[in-house]
Amino acid sequence: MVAQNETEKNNKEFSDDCHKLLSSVSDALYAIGGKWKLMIIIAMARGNNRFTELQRMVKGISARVLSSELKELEMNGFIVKKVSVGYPVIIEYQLLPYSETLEEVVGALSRWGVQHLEKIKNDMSAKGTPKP
Amino acid sequence: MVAQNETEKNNKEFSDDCHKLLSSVSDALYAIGGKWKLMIIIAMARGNNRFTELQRMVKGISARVLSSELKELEMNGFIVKKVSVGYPVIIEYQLLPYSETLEEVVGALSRWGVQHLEKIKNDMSAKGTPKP
DNA sequence: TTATCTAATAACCTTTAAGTAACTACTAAT
DNA sequence: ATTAGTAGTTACTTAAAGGTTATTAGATAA
Repeated sequence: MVAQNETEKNNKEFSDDCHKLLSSVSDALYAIGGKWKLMIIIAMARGNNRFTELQRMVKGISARVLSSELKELEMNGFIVKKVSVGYPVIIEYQLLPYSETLEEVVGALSRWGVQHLEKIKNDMSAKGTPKP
Repeated sequence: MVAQNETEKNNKEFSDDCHKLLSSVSDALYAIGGKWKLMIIIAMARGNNRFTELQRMVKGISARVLSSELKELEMNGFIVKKVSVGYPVIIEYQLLPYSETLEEVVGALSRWGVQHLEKIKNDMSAKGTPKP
C-alpha cells in the first residue's frame, strides 16, 4: 500500500511537471509561433531595419503579412517603429532589448535546423542508392 | 574605393550569414512548427505513450488532429507506433532516439515561455495599478 | 442489456493564415 | 511625362489548420 501510494504520488508529480512544461512551451509558441515572427526578428538583428529590406531578406513574405506581423511584434514589445519626420521620411523598425531574450531559442532552433537538414540528406542518399 | 569595397564585402558576408540563419530556422519550423508537434513529443517524453493518455495530457487537442499529428511524427522519424497483437490489443507510441535531439529546443522554448509569462504579469500589474 | 472505454477514421464545417492584386501618396530619377 | 522606389493599406481569394459529430469494432463493467 505504501509502495502503491508512493507510485501514485510520483506519477502525479511527474504529470504536474509535464503540465508545467507543456504550458510554458505553449505560452512561448503563442507569442513567437507562426511562420514569420522569429524570421523577422532574426533579419532585424542582422541590420535589416526597413520595410523593403525586410521584405527582401525574409524570402516569401508578402507586404501585407510583413505589415501585420510588424504590428504584432510592436504590440508585444519586441520592436518599435521609428518615423524620422525629416526629409525624406524614413521609417525604421528597431529591436527592443526584450527581443534579445530570444537568442537562446533562435540558437537552438537554427542548430537543430542545420542538423535536421543533414539528417534528411543522409536519409535520402541512403534510400536513393540501390544496392549493387 | 577600397574602403567602400570592404564595406560592401562585409555587408554581403553579413547578409549571407543572415540567409543561412534564416533558412536553418525555417527548416526547423517546417519540421516541428505548428501548435502540436512539440507538445506531443514533450508529453511522450514524460511517459504518455497511448492515444487517450496523450489526448488527456495535451489539452485542447482533438482526436482528429492528434491522429494526424502522430502520423506525421511517425513519417518524420520522431516516433514509432507499436501494436501488441496480444489481448487486449494495446497500441503504444514510442519516441525514437531522434526525438532526443529536440531537447535543447524544448528547453530553450520552455525557459523563454516561463520568463515571458512573468513579463506579461509584470506589465499588466504595472498598467493595472493607477498612481495614488 | 445497456453503457462505457479505446483508438481511431470520415464527413463536414469554421477559423485563421497567408497569398494576390490593385491602389495611395510621396520622392527621385530619366 | 513616365518610370521606379518606399511604405504601406484594402479588398478579395485560397490554403491550411483545426473543431464537431458520428461511426466503427472489440472489450469491459454495471
